[in-house]
Amino acid sequence: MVMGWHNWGVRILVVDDEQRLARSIGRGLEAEGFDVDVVHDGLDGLWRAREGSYAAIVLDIMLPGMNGYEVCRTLRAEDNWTPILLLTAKDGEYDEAEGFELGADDYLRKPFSHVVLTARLRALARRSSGAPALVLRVGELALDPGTRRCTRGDSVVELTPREHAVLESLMRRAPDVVPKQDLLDEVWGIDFEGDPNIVEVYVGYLRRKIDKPFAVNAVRTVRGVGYQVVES
Amino acid sequence: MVMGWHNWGVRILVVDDEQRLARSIGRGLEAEGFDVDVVHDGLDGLWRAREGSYAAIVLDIMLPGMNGYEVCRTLRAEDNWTPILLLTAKDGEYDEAEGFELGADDYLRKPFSHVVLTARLRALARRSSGAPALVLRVGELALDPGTRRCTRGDSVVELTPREHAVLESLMRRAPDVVPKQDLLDEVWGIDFEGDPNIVEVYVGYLRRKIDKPFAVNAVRTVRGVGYQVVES
DNA sequence: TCGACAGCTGAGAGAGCTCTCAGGTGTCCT
DNA sequence: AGGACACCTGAGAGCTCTCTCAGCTGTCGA
Repeated sequence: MVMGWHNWGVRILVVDDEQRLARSIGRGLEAEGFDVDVVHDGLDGLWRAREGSYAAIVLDIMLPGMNGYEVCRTLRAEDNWTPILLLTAKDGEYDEAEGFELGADDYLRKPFSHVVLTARLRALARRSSGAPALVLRVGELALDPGTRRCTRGDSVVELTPREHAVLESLMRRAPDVVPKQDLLDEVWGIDFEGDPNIVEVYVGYLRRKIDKPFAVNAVRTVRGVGYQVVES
Repeated sequence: MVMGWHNWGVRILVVDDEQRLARSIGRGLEAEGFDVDVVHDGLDGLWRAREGSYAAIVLDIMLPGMNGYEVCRTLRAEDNWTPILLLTAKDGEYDEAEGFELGADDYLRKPFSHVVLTARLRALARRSSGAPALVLRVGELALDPGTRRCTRGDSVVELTPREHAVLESLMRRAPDVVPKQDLLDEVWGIDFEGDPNIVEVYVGYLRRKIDKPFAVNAVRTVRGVGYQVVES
């Protein structure tokens, strides 16, 4: 499925005091093969970061103890250049521009999709570790999350960003069945409030593009659970 | 203007037999600070590539001598993993999916915008050299081509992809004046056939976002020539 | 001062993407 | 067999982005 790639031994620090979100991020990154440490307090985060062996840090702005800006500024002042991905609230209570000046490498506005977070984080972690890009493969299906390119056999399949995110979620876990709720969480974010039917709609779009033109179906429905991508 | 960044000594090989296009690519990459070698024949390209000191290779599919696929496949078979960016014609005479399987790291469909090419190429070259990402700065304006984020002073400015490309072209050459035709070539591609007035339209959009809300203008018109970004 | 031309901008068409909704289809259990 | 429920899908609304066009404004030179 995943070729020439491993994240084992790559450590990520997550600093976020929203328990549910932090757990969700942690679980997702562990599923990616990262070693994840989660702390809920700014000062804890700073101490951990100083230990120094993280490939990247996911840092919320709003934190008890010491806020994300200060953690970021302090680390940079100490000449610690571990890549930092800042999480900012959309209400703009804190100033997004500031993070830019403080030495954050990337930032993400809440609420964000899990797929986007891991994509950005992989890019950051790769930058510091120099590991090669990866291509997801399941049978004759191939998906390159970096260049956002998808092929089935000899055909190139054009995907919209949403379609790509859904397929990526499915392929990362193949051949496992991915529950519908997980897709919703990972692609639309844990606080999506629309019609969950959107998952079915997007699976439908995907099938039109990667199944309809071919003899064998790659996307299977597992009734009452979710979907899976199978070898074809 | 550009901080903590240099591409000097980073060599790029361009293999393309369309003279005009190859020259345009070469000029653009040299303006970026890359050392560029251009050859127009597949076999030449292969020999050059074997010399081995390139950070990345831009490789057209359609070539006299030996086509791009074969060059790519041969290099990989020889265990040469220099990052390759394939250029494919949009008419699909050659199969895009094939490049994927042959070990190309990225590919771009013609006609492409110069800004997109250099962005992808920088990503590839950085991957192999491990250099840090860069942020363009002119006065209080900052633009991160990697994360596509723009700020002026303390404000975050949301840009569409086209707007970003225009601003990036301007900022990369700041404080020089960028001729209107250069913007057209770099952002819309050398074979854009629409109304050149599009440049004025997009500069207008940019000004609405990065000048109107502020006291001092960052984008200046140089009548009869083009535009420039100045310190503000 | 006035004409010519460069540049500016508002209006709007067209395309693509996302999401909602409602009605249809299929499956499973009793 | 029939009902309940999961899933599928076509239609279409709303939005953003891109680009065209036409008319306006400002500038420069004669």
